[in-house]
Amino acid sequence: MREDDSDWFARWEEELPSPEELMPISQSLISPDLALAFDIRSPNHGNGNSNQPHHHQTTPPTPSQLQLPSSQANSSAEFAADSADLGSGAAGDEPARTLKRPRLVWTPQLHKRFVDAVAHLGIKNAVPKTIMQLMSVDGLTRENVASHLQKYRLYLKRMQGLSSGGGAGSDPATDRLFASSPVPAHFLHPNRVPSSDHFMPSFVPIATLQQQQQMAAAAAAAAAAANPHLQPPQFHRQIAAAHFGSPTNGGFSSPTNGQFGSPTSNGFGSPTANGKFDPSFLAVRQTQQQQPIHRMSTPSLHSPVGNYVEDLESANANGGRTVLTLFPTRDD
DNA sequence: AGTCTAATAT
DNA sequence: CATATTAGAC
Repeated sequence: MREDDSDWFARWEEELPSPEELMPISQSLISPDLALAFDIRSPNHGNGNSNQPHHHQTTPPTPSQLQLPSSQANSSAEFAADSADLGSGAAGDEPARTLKRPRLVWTPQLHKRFVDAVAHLGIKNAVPKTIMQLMSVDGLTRENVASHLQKYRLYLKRMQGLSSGGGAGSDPATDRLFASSPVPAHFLHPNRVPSSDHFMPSFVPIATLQQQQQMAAAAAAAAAAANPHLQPPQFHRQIAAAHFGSPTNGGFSSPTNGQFGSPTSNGFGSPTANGKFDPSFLAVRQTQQQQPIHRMSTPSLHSPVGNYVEDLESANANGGRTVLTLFPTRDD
């Protein structure tokens, strides 16, 4: 009896893994990208007993022991993601799916697109998801739109109150963005319904928003943005397209449209009437260089042509916070 | 179950 | 302050 006990104990003790062996295992419990996302540093930093098997060449690296090739040097490898598949969520095994995307900057152009989308959909259908689809801006997420829509509604409300009550002037920098694109009349008058959908602007299916920040690209883009007058707008496009478009092309082969046909099945609030808008103009996300087929929006409003080149640039706002922006070629 | 919106956090 | 994120309603 007792002998048996000591026996198993001896064996148990003998088979206990050494600390060095434990380390890699416990590390593997936390996937590298997860650790990255949580800003967890390797425990081997600053300890003399480094678990890193420097010269353990006796055994070939087993899959469980695979250590990242210096996953992050230490400084600027936060986003190693060069593949921008965020929205899709497919075709990307890179340890970059958990990373937080850079902050989106709503440029006048992007906002214009937003407004147009809302205008086309009508207030009723103008919900984040639909808007997002209509805008068909690559990399734009539903919450981006939702957040912006929230602010925009606030703005509209304020505008209504202002126009009717005759209040004081308000032009904080906040409103500049919204003021930059014309607010469709019916936005301010919920009563009136834009019975005529036909006067809607046509969309340019350019999807050029991307979500990664390559320093080189940013630098180049920034340089281009710095002197827009020197370079034709298309120049920007080329930069972005060349840098962002190509490498990640495999992600968007399947368009995400075509859900508008079914009136009731989609969960839109009103089962009575639906499908007012033409799916035909629904822009499909693609990252290809489309030739200049831009028509512009609003019918009789001024058409400040020339600024529809939407491009993306990542810049550092403050303290190394990286933001994603489509650069404005000009005010609208 | 998935989406929208209001509120709150960064 | 402009967005992001969360929480709760729908």
